[in-house]
Amino acid sequence: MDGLDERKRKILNAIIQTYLETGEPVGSRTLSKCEGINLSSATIRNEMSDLEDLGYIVQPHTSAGRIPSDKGYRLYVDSLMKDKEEEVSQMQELMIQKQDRMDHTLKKMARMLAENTNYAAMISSPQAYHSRVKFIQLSQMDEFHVVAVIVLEGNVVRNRIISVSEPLNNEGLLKLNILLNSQLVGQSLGEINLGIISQMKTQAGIHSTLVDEVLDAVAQALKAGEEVEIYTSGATNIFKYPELSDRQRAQNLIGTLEEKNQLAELVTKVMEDTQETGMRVYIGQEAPVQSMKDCSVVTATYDMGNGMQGTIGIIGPKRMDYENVMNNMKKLMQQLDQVFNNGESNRR
Amino acid sequence: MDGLDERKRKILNAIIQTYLETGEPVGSRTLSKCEGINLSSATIRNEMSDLEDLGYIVQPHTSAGRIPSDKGYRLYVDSLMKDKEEEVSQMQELMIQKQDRMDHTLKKMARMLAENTNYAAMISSPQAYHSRVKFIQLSQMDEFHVVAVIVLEGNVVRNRIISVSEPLNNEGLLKLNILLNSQLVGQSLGEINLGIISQMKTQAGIHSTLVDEVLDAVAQALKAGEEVEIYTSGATNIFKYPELSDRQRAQNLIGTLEEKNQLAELVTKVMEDTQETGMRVYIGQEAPVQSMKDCSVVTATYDMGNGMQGTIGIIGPKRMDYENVMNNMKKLMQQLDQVFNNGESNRR
DNA sequence: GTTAGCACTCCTTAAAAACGAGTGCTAATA
DNA sequence: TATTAGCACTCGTTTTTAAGGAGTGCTAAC
Repeated sequence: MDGLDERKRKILNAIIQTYLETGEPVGSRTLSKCEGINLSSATIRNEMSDLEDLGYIVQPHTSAGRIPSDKGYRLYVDSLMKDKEEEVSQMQELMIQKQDRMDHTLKKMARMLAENTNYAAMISSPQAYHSRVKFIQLSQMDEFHVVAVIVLEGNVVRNRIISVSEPLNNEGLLKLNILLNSQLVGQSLGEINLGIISQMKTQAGIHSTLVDEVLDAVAQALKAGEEVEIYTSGATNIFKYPELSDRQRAQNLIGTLEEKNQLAELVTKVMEDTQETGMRVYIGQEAPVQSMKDCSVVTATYDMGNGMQGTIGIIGPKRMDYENVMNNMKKLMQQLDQVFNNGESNRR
Repeated sequence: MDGLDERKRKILNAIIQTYLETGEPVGSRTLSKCEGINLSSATIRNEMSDLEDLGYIVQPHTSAGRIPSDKGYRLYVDSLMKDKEEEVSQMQELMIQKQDRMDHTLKKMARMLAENTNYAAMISSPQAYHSRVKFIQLSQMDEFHVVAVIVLEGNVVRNRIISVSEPLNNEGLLKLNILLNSQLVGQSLGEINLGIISQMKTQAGIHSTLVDEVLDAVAQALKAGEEVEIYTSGATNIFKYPELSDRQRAQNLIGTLEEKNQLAELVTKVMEDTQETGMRVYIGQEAPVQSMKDCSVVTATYDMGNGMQGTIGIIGPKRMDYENVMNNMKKLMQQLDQVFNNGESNRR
């Protein structure tokens, strides 16, 4: 299947495992002392030489041990790694306290993930693009201001203050409310477009600038707030891995984690890459963001069941403890389901 | 006034200025070549020796030049520094685009500040504690959910979905709305307490659990959302200053900047320290946060004029370009005034 | 009071040496 | 034919040593 016999596999596996632990290039003698491998260092040297030719491992310099190449890690993640079912305790309890402010929950999740894994964690707020409108209400605040409140599936609330150029009477307000609700409730944000809006303008009858103002503002409120919000935690964990924490790299990485815009791109790409709810591992060059070329990124897409989905990511060294990370993620997604799929959740 | 004659002042000033630029301990010979100082290195050595005795400068080790002590910086900031009026361009333009989402504005401001100064910047969202209620509206969303919208001065909007155990009829809703508005409009958040709430419960007449539920939820919504939101930018700028960027220090500092909770403390302390709208400089040990003991922190409190105030901060090395920083801040505060004090601003 | 001169300290940098981990190859062995 | 022991060689890392230099404090002369 990939040109490797049983023994090569075993050795490659041992190399990667050892490297994950130590972060040092691993040599033949070390391997010969591994349990499960009863070969002399010389034999192993030969095999390693082969593995290097095949591109699974590389030598940082002559007379150093070998470290896994991106291709090596890839094989490891895809087939060598066996998924231990393990307890990811703790999370449960923390998540159980019903959070009614989503940003808190997300922030907390990121922190937990970072603490559990010792890598940097990020989590994006769910995008409401596919979410449907549940309820809309305009109310007169004072003579020249109307406040629009829009509730989406999942009890996400959007609001906007609309300045109007002339006072709106009670009747007009009522009419607009009815119109908005009858037309928009049940539609997903993605489906609401300028067409629908202008159609509504026509239906409103009296084609006044007033109505236009209000409808435009509502449309805008629906479209706005679509930016991803991203929470990160544990950025400083990367200092724990010497291969990432030289000045240059650390600066880049932490920079991307702090200024969230690149992460937003990452999220978008991941969403595209991931067919359904599932995990994905980007190793080294595969990473969709330049500054992570020396890292591995593990991502998962979560779905809140009401059309809102977001992304979780772990950023760490290539020699990341993939098993643990993926277990943590799996567990987290389960918790997420539980927390959000019952009880109110008020967006931020 | 502080035991320094004119010449000592001049020398101290020169030492600090030079050190700000170079980051290297400065020696007597270097100073003797400074313009404005026409003394031999030997004389200067004597003066420096005096300055060291007085505690304004210190020697990192024998046979190194001198660097300013915290006390030295303090004198510099308080009296030696003359404030050049300088153009802090660019900001203006960026700020002018009317932002209707405050978090964006704040984030952008932080970034601008970080870019302009080359230090780390933070900015806290305004606290509405002193802000008054302008308008409250409850609306029936569906049989078992009511949504409460509260507008505060400065057009900050809060909302909350309230689950009710039994349907609320139209009349009841109207009554509650009138009650809420008549009782709470004009009050500042700080003034609204349990007393007022229970008084309202009595006034509501029919003392039903339903009314209690709703009023409690409203009260909660008013109190909630009081947490500071803090935006940071340019954390990685600290890598530009060797004295801050050894592994240990960098990790600590960036950690505090990422996990915002310590910054929140900082903000609180600053608010207490600062009498009115103004700037404050914390040098080294003076800093209210442990991880900043090797830094200087310049803060300013801004006031949006409607009872909402927040804090801006710059975190950098002790040899920070105080003049530039303080100028930037001053300018920024002016911009802030302009942006927020006309035009709608919708909280996040 | 100011300055030149000199000895001394101690950090920094460079160069040299010692070290050691690991390889590749060869020849012996099962 | 596959495995292993042995050895020479490479190359990065660490340690040692030496050289260099910046800066001070002190003394004595101006």
